[in-house]
Amino acid sequence: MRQNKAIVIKLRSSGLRPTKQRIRIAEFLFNREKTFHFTVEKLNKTLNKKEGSNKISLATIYNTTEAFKKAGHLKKILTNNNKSYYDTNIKSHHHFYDDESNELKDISFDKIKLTKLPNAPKGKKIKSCEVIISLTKQ
Amino acid sequence: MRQNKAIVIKLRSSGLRPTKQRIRIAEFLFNREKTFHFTVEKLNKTLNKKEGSNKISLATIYNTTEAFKKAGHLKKILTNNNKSYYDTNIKSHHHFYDDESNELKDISFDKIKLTKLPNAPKGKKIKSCEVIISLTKQ
DNA sequence: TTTGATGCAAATAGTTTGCATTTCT
DNA sequence: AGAAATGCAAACTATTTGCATCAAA
Repeated sequence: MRQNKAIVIKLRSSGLRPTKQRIRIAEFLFNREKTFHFTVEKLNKTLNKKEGSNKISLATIYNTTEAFKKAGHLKKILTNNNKSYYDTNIKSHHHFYDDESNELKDISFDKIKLTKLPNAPKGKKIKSCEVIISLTKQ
Repeated sequence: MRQNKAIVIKLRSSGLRPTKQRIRIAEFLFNREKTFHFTVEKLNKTLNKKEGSNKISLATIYNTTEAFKKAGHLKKILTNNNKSYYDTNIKSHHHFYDDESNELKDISFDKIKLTKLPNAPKGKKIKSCEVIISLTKQ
């Protein structure tokens, strides 16, 4: 098992045992230039399509993505179509959402300016603030 | 069958036949002071808990909420928990979202000010723009 | 050697579909 | 009568769970 040092450290430092499966998933998700969006279904297909490699069970993929989310390595994306979308971009940013194709596209933080925000309801505090711009065809 | 004139007109003018079921659902959703949020599950339970009244089938409730949404009488709410949330408030507005309890709360439009927006990708135009403020406990 | 993770299959939750029946116009 | 809506059950999709096995510490 080839081990990616940085990935192992990333896992370990967030309290996640660096198992074979987690390492493979983390390498796939995080060792790349650009961040991206995915569904669990899609991730499962992609990871398990190569015949040679040992399959990672779907349950493990679900568990792992949730674990990564809890550890702050992934963000869950808000949608209205009853699937779990995750984002490897954990920095605060915004989205275009195409209602027809269900496609999401990042909007970088500085492309939108919010100059007025409400106070959080009492007992609560603001964790994050996300803008979703829905699109239709012109 | 008692018929609410305004509801019948509302349905008819949006191309929806005012059937018994649609009228009952529409009365329940729209004849009230304040707008509110609901899931189809919840709506089904509420409408069908009274023993006396004839049950409306779950499929019809799904069909009807989707029809109302297409007609512009409901908005689908963005979440990350794989259920369909609808909002009877169709005016442009924003939400607090409590990740722990999955609760949504309206933020009126004027409580948030957006002073900079990106251009829509080409071929698309902006349909709506929604801010979601996620909350955690303090 | 103990604790936590994985894998599988079965279970569940939410939603959609097909089709016969009923209701509106 | 004709078109559209309803109801039911079965199908489907996404996700979760239980439990035996396995791997990491």
